[in-house]
Amino acid sequence: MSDDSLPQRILACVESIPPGRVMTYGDVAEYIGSRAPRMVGRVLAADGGTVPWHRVLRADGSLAPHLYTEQRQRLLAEGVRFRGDKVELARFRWDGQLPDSSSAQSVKP
DNA sequence: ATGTTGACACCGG
DNA sequence: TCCGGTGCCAACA
Repeated sequence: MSDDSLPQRILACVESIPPGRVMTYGDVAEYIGSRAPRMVGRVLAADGGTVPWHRVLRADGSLAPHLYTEQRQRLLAEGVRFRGDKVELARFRWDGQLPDSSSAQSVKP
């Protein structure tokens, strides 16, 4: 199939992120085998409306300036915790594998 | 073909 | 801990 395009893989990866979990641009880029985290944002800006783009954020847990308000709102609705203006990546960062309760704390308020 | 931009990441002070 | 500058890759004019 022709879904091996970079944009398509990015969308597939972001779409595979379960609710309550977040992924950084760099992780998504690395997941698809690309070295351009900026490319991820560009694709989301193009067809992000078809994927849970709000589950993608920066490596330091902060959100983009223009998306901060809306993205924060959506993440809070998903159950993601915030530490000031940044997300607790240590607990909600999804590496592409199912969270193991033997090593990760999963979602525990 | 070249230069500039960008929903970023990493390092140093 | 926070702030600034630099580097990487791909797309766009």
